Amino acid sequence: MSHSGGFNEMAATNCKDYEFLTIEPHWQTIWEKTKAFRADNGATKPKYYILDMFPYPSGAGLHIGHPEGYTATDILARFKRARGFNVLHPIGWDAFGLPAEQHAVKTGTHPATNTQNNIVNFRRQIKALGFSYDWDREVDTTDPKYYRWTQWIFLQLFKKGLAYVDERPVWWCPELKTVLANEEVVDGKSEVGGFPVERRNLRQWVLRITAYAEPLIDGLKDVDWPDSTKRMQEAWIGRSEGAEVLFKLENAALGDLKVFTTRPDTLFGCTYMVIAPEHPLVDSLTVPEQRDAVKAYRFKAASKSDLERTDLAKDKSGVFSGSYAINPVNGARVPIWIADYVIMGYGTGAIMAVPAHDVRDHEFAVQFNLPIIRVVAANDGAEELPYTGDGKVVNSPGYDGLTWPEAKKKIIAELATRGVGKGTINYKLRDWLFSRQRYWGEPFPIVWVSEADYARAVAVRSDLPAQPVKFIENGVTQYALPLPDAVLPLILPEVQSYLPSGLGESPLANVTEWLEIWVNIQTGAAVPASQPRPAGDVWVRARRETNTMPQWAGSCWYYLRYLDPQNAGALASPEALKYWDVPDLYVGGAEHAVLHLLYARFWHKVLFDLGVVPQSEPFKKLFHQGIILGEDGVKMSKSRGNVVNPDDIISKYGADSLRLYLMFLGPLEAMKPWNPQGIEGVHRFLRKVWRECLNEEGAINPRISETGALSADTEKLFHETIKKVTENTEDLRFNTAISQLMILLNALQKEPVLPRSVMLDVLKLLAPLAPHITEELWARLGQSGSIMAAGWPSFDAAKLVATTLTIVFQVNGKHRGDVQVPVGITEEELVKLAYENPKVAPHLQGKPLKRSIFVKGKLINLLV
RNA sequence: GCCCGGGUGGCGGAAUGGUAUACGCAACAGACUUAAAAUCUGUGGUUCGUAAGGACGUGUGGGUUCGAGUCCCACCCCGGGCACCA
Repeated sequence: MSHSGGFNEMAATNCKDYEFLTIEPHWQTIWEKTKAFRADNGATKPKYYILDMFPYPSGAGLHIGHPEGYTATDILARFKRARGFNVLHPIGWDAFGLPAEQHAVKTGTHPATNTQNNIVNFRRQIKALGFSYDWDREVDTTDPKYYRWTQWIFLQLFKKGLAYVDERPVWWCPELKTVLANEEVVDGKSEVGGFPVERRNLRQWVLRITAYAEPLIDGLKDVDWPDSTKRMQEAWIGRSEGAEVLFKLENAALGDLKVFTTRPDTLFGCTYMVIAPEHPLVDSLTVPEQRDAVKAYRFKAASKSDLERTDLAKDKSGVFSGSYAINPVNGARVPIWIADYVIMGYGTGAIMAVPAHDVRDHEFAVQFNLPIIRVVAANDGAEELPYTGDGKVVNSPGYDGLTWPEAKKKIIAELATRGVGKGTINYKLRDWLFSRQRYWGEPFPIVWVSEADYARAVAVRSDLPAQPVKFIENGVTQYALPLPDAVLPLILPEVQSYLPSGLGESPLANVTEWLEIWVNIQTGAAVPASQPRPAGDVWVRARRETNTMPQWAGSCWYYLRYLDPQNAGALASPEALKYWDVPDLYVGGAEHAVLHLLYARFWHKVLFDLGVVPQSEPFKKLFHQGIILGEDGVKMSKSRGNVVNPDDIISKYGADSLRLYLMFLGPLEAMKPWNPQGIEGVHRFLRKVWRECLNEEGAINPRISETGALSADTEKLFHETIKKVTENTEDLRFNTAISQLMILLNALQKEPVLPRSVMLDVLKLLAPLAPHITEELWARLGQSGSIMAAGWPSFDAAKLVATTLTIVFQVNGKHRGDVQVPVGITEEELVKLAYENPKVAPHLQGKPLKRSIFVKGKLINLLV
């Protein structure tokens, strides 16, 4: 039995009216039964892969923002299918994460239970919208069959030396009893819950994303993304070119002070230096008489939270160390200050200050009365300082007269020759803090062993990193031993309590039987340490890693799993990776412009370098849908009570109306308010479509004819509509596609006879936007099979050419009238017509015609 | 402060440098109806004028152009991102 044969047996409903509550579930069931949206990995048709950002299945259910983006991609998926593509359009669940864990803490039920309930609800809501997902490819990041490969990718990063542990100050939230990433801290408070946070040192897993800073910038050149998003990623990576310069310290025993500067050309203007309060040389550079002042300043700086530090950003503070350094270009004696406007985490934690040409240095110099020397002259001779614009170098013997970029190049070369400096590139990008002290995340497939046991593992394992990852705890060095790929997935164990240990470790630290083990260093097999040690040298004592991975981990590679979701031997087969390639279009919110999209690109590039994936960038083309605001023009939120629930809209107007309205609201990328009355308009439009096809009894509209023809004007409009809807759909400009269809319907309504073929084409044009009603009407007009299999209408270019057109008369650029003329009319004839036109002629009376401008097919402008 | 995006009727918005306000909502008037709903028809920037018609109109002020919502310059306002990164 053929695929479409099965479909033919499926009948339409027998509704007399547009009863969407009957029609929509009816067709959804048929689609589901026939697996109408299955993507075929073996197809010979051209492929099209269209990807949504998969949702976090929250307890609140689908937010109206989800169906906005999802409707857009669904329309495109259906459009591409109609145009003959093998379309991959999948969905899944980004289901690990903090809210489920907090719910578990509150209720004591397993986060998996709550998560599964939420998924059931999300799935129901998404199906009610008629989205054409291939449900055989659904993924769930919390499924061990899925996170097995998340863990596997982590192991590849680990083996490549891209994962390490480090004790570092991290945000600690006493309320949540957990560590938060920088991006989860907003204005000194936790993003979730809004609780205060503080700094604390903890052992953390960190991914070396900085090793990929350069490729992550370079790759942006090759992708079709919104410019603003590219710029945001560039700014986040923050590449800056400059030089490291060594300043000899006056106290030669202390050696050199290394600074990073982007403007080595201004070295002659350096009048003081600044080191960060955390700089290792602070103590040795502080002279005895300054000791108390420096100590006090350091204490103050350390106790400031980042919030205070940025709040006080306007006021510069600092203290003199009492020591001096020697400027390598002119031997000048330069005082060294300590100030918190220099941060330890960037560059070398020390700067040369050039107050004449740096705004912050200038502010500081004015405040502390330090000298200011101009070394770049403004092109326009302006005297004002600080000056950061272009110009020629002055007061710099050997470089005067050069533009500053020239001087920069020359001075870097000179410093390098003398061995006191070199060109360098710095990035703002920090390594990625990759661990959380939480339960509801992927466990790390890592155990900690002693130095001696690790040495034994080195002898029998070939998959260990070149440099061991180790960590000193209570004076003992622990070594991170990866579990072999073969024992994955490492299943998240059951716990008694979902509360964090409260000491910075996750609830996993309380599961002793799981935590403390004998491990086989060769196979990764484990038995609880409470049991006797199995026989053989390969069994060693180990403690499991208790951190779990952040929510980003699962979302970093899900678009690859869709290609081959059941594969038990690889994250996806090489054939699937090659056939589907990367998504042709990725649609999601701009709030992921930096983090998710940067992290996923990083993993993809690592997988590319490992030969796992065949291309170096994961997302060729990216589009951000805008935010839908509440009726009141403010962002929707529960507390404001302006949230729109898709379920309510569907039960009142139907999914087709909701889809159409979401797309008709305005440009997809725009932020726009919800208008409850606006949906009436598109709903009326759908009812009008229904009435043009079927009469009140539900039988075919008697005006529909096999042989009749449209009037010439409507015929032309019909072909224009095909053209416009096709182009607009391709460009994701659905609002104008819909208005064009409305214009066509208004015209068809006035036609005495409706050719059947025209009505069928209209349904085809509308089908991606409103799939249920068009399936129903397609069947009711006597067509067999799904409208989705019926192809896409094409327009007749000859029909677009009018025989007469309207030419506008302008006199001196002002609109004065218009005239219907045949297509081939000449300029002379039009000028003549203008003088005869009762509306135009008065404006031409008594004034000689100086010139006329004729825009073919549009207008003629007469200058008098 | 820096980097983006945007300001068009009562509202959402449309407009390859060429008739500004398409399409939809809301409003008003009319038709159908015992009535209502539904549906259909029509009106609709401001201002002067009985009208025909004129003047002015896309945040503000300049400019380029035969012609500017659209291009250029300056400014104002709104939204987003970054924020002592040397």
